[in-house]
Amino acid sequence: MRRMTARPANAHQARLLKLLRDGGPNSRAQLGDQVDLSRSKLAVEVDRLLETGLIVADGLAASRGGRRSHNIRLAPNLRFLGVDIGATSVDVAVTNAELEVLGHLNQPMDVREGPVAVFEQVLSMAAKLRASGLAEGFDGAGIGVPGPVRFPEGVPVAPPIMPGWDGFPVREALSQELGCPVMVDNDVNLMAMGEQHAGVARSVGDFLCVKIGTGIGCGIVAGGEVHRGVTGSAGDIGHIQAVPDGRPCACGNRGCLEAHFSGAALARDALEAAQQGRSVELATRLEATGTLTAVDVAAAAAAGDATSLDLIREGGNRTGEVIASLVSFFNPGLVVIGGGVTGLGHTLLAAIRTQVYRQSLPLATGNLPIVLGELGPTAGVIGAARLISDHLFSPA
Amino acid sequence: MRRMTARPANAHQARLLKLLRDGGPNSRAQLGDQVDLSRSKLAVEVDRLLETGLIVADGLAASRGGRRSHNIRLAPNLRFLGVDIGATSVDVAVTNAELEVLGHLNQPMDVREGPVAVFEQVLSMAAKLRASGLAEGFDGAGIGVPGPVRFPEGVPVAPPIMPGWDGFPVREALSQELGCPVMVDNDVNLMAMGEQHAGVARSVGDFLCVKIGTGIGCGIVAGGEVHRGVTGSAGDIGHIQAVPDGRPCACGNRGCLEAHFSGAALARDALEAAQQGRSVELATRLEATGTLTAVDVAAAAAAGDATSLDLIREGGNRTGEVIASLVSFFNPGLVVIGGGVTGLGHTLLAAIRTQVYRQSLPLATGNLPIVLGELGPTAGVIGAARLISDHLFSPA
DNA sequence: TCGACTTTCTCCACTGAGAGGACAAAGGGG
DNA sequence: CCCCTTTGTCCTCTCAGTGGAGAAAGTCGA
Repeated sequence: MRRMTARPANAHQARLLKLLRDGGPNSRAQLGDQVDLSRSKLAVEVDRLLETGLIVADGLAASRGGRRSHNIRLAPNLRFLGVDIGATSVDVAVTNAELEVLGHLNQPMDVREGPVAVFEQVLSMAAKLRASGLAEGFDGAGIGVPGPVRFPEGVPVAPPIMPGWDGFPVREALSQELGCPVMVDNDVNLMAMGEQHAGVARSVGDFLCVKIGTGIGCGIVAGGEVHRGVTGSAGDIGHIQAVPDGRPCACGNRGCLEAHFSGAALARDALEAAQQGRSVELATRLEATGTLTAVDVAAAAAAGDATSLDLIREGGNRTGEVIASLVSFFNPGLVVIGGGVTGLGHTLLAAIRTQVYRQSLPLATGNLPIVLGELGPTAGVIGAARLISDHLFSPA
Repeated sequence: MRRMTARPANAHQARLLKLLRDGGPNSRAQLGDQVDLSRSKLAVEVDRLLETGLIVADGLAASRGGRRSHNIRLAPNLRFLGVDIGATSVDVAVTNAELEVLGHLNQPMDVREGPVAVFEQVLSMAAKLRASGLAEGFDGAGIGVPGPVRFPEGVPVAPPIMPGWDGFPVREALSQELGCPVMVDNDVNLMAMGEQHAGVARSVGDFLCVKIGTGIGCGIVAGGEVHRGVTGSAGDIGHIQAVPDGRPCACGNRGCLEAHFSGAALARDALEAAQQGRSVELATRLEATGTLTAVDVAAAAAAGDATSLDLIREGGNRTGEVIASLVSFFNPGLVVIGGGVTGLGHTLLAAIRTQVYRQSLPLATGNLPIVLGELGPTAGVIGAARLISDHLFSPA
């Protein structure tokens, strides 16, 4: 079937669409309160949007003591696809135009298998969501990949953990396959946009969003806009030196943050501790499953295992030191911690907070909340949907 | 006398004023090529600006084979005052509307004497410039101070090296004294704006400007705009930890970058080296003047003194390590090194470059120039003039 | 020296965005 | 049942902005 073909014709219409997306259904009068347009002009633009089918009028709103108002909302059949490709798993979700998640699938996956295999999987997951009746088709899709992206073209560049993706025309290829507009961005940026749209960072203009998963990265939002840097690698903090002459890192240097703390590093350290007999708890888990992951460390820590707690605290300290530098440099209004390791919870958060509050200047930390992300695994897919909706809800 | 009372009435006029500021005199036709307005509309706006006196038509331009064009330029009697307050000296300059420096004074000063004493000196310097016939009055002034500023109000906040300035209403007070609009910002931000306007950073949208003087700070330009952070302390990198458990710093922590490299730290280390007999060159200079500064170290290094060269290299390495982190994080298109220690020249630059190119990811450094500022001590005052002109050349 | 051509600038009529007021529609409350 | 409030519609007026015609002022070649 044919999907959303229209785009807002001007900035007013774009503004109205975004208000309806972020604020839900509204009457004309309520919209008028927010846009600083005369009622007549507003009526004209709303009528035009109604003609395009991007919005619909459905029923009367409750009266507040006067003429009853007609409710205006975004077309209820609009559907966005949000895809969050991680290193070891992929999230695919369908949202409506208000970016509410209607259906969400998660599957294990190995990003190193390359774009063709991964997108085959993504497309089959999208088909499954469609088959379940959640969507007749998609009006747009946002894709997050775990590496730098040349944003305007939607192409990954020199991604360290995903060889084979370098230069692959993700945007073009998926747009073809899905038959709808596609935007591509770094997964960390999408997480930041997700938390900004529907999570802890609502109404914060300058914040950092640190995602600790298999690797470690940082979404940067300045003045409400994502900062991507000149080559799309901004926020790539995994290879900042955290420990002088520290552990060797895959990048060739020593002491990189990622080599000392990340999902992968934590698993490696846990394995070492188990094999050296420093933790009965971890050794038991290793025997049971044959392998250890960050989840095992989290569980062991929750069970009171001192070695696991030490590992988390140690990693949190290293991460906190780096974040302290970034806080001094960037002076954000909020720091969000997210990603797979948020399961490590408050032990991790406490260690990070300690370092930041100790090392950064009081002026920068005085009013600085450091919190866990609110959306968990949906942050990425909501951010992806937000990315494409921002694009589609802008004048063509 | 009455000065510039008019402001542009709309965005078109603001655009035209900035074009004339940055591109110099232009004919109507040349302006038309740059603004995407119809000739008629352009003529209307130019006429209105002529009426306000903000621009003047002076004479005919050289013919290019057709009707001769009238040259349009910003009013030649417009004058901006640029003030750059450092820790130990102050720069005051007069510029015309094109931000060309017409006169420039530099005097030693101690910022710790407090705002009242400092501004007395600044005002007398401004009066001297006026008396020399360079200006009949000032249409606006930009002020740079060596510490964080609450930008909208133009008030320093919690400045570590300038007690007594905290909360002093710089903008309001100076506006009163000078009788013209005033804008206040951190000195490092102004240096960045200066290099952006007339120096190495022309036409670069995302760059960092590291100023190493008595202290050390970093101007951040993202998307062409200065990023100041939520409390105005963005770029305050002097207290990022450069050396774990390193030298004690005035801020209470250990190992801060500023404690290991800055004008003050360099002077301290040089004194130590001289007293311990590690450098004959420095000891001689110490005896001659009774004190050592960064300038002495620069001179000794230029004369081949190994100890001085080591000090510079060591400091450059520490600074480079920190900058490497910031480059990974921010992914700028250019890094500018400026401030008092640029006299240390290529020894310093080489050390910084080595660290950055070694530690940051190839994608971030691949096309990254790291250069010395081009404007030296005028960067700050040009940036200050640019700050106020940006303000005055915007719709009221 | 005289057209032919180019460039720059001005004038004028036309379009469309947007504001603001009058008014109609639809409710609540005394 | 009348008066007030709220919401939505309609109509007119203003002004920003476009585009074309043409005047003004030059260059260049014959």
